[in-house]
Amino acid sequence: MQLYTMSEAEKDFLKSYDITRYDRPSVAADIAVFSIMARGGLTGIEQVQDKENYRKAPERKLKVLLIRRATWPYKGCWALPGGFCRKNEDICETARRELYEETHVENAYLNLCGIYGEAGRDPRGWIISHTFLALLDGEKCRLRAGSDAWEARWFDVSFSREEIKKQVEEDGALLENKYFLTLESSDIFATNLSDRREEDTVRLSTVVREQKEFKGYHETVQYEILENDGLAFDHAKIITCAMLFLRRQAETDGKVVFDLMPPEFTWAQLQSAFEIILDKKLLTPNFRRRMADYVRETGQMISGAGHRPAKLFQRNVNAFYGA
Amino acid sequence: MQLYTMSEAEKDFLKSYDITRYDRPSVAADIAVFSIMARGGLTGIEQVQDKENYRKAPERKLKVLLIRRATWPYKGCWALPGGFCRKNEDICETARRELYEETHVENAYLNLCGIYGEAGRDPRGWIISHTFLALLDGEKCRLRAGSDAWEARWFDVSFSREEIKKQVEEDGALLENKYFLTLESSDIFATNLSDRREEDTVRLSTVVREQKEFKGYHETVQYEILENDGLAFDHAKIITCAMLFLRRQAETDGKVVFDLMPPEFTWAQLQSAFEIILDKKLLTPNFRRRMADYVRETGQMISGAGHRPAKLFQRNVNAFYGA
DNA sequence: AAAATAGTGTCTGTCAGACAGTATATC
DNA sequence: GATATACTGTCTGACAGACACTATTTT
Repeated sequence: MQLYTMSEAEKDFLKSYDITRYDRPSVAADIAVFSIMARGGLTGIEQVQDKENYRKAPERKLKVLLIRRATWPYKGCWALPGGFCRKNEDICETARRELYEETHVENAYLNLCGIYGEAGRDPRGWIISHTFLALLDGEKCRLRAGSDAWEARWFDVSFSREEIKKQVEEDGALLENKYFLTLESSDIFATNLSDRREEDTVRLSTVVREQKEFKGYHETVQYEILENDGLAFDHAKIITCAMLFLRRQAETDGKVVFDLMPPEFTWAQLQSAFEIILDKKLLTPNFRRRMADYVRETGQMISGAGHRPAKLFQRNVNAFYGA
Repeated sequence: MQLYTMSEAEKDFLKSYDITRYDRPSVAADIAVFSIMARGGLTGIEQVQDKENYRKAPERKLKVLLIRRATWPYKGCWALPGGFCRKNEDICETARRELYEETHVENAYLNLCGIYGEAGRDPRGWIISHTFLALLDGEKCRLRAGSDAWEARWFDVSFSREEIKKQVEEDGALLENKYFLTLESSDIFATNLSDRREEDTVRLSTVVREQKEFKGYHETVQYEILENDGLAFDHAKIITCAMLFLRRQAETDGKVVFDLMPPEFTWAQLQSAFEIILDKKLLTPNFRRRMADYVRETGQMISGAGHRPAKLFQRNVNAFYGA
């Protein structure tokens, strides 16, 4: 290896180099933490013993974690957990640190899924946000509101799309979609507030427009917030994009979905996780065939439900390599 | 739409908020610009009239654009083109601006492919680099060495992998690879130097180790430079990762490869572009079947080669939508 | 037995891999 | 005709989509 050695001239240059002369942004990491939970935070293994409907499996929902900001700007608004990158810290470490502070989860799936640096996105000044997608087993997680938050809560995610333009020409095309994102708080939360409000249902809804332009044979995509009710900064856009990122990941490389599962799970739970993310029904035999290599029988079974008991599976680690 | 309105207290807070109290990094964009060209910068349509080998198609190679740094640090070393993000500029705009300055190309494929913010990666201080992958038709491009560079050149890319560890256990695995990257300058370049050297062949070679760890059912990947001869900063790592990113893109979504092609091309040229990137031979009938929808006949043909003439195709824009 | 979910078998069409074969330009 | 590349047809096996079917628990 040829080492790079500094000349005296270079050392002098560096000594007089003043990085603070230049405009610099603040750099932050925001995290879209998703999990799948049944009402009440159950993952679905424990059946809800509802007399009226003892046979029905509990409904499992996709959740995203939001905190209620205790400081300006957007004090009192809901936002993604996140924080500033510290010196000598990699931006991924920032994300991992913030994730731990908020959830006490150490080894979750965590992946960069976007960068937002538009001028004016934060009233405090020039702040570039690196957005991470985190996936975790909701059961493993103990929520904690950070020092800059009043509370932290899981929100049920409803997500839908509406095509509003499809203009195809000889040499290009323009596609426009509207994404409707509705977040509704459940009763699971951690709070720093002593004066808990009576009404504990929070409902946030946003509309984000996607403009895909095909020109010169590659696409450019832009997102713009059309409506936003209660979400801080440009987080409506960030959550929408994270949701699209998650969906694309689940379509192409189903492996990520396992990060939302508990260590042991049934086929039905795994399939429902896919169905929730992709927002469509899958055919059971085909789904099991496709995923067969990724799971391994544990020998254990579920019991207590009003029907044939299901086998419990775990991940087959060996199948997760090779890509 | 519920607009967010600022209270007086919030306005006061923002007035007294001093962003400069906090540690902030400089933010830069570096661009790995790839193209495919035949020796001498031909794209392959014009046949090299070599008497000895008049029938042979000219060899087409994958190239990456490097500049020779005219300023410290790493003065005289080769580096990716790039520059600092300016205030009120999105990081993507930075990349596009730098790409234009260096190549005069305006509408190229440009996509974020990595972030490097490790402490100590730049002797000037805390500098976070956002790396972009750019793909362009080498013919369209007029190289220009920027103000901070002595020259800009295309380098032939040789890239190979060696597996050095594969340790698979019940609950996880550790995979290690070595990537050998060799860059060799061709004679195409733009220079700001008056004293051109006699010897104009430059050869840079680097070795980067990849450590993939599978634990808790998701992978973490780390890259480390083992050997580096002549490349500035951590650009050996960045180019290696960009190369892997390009390869993965070409495997999954072959569309990106079209960005390396001229407006009109033959099947053979398109196939060779894939083969160069993936570093493996493809079977012609299968390849054409898979790509059939993406191309459209122009009615024109190549002539002058010592064999049956090939049809010229262009992109079928309509096939590039829907994903 | 009824309800509800668990789990399996199989037909079909599509598509990728492999290979054999035909076509047409220049020298 | 030799050479080199262009282009096409078809067999095969893998696999995804669709659907019909059997199995087993609790009340």
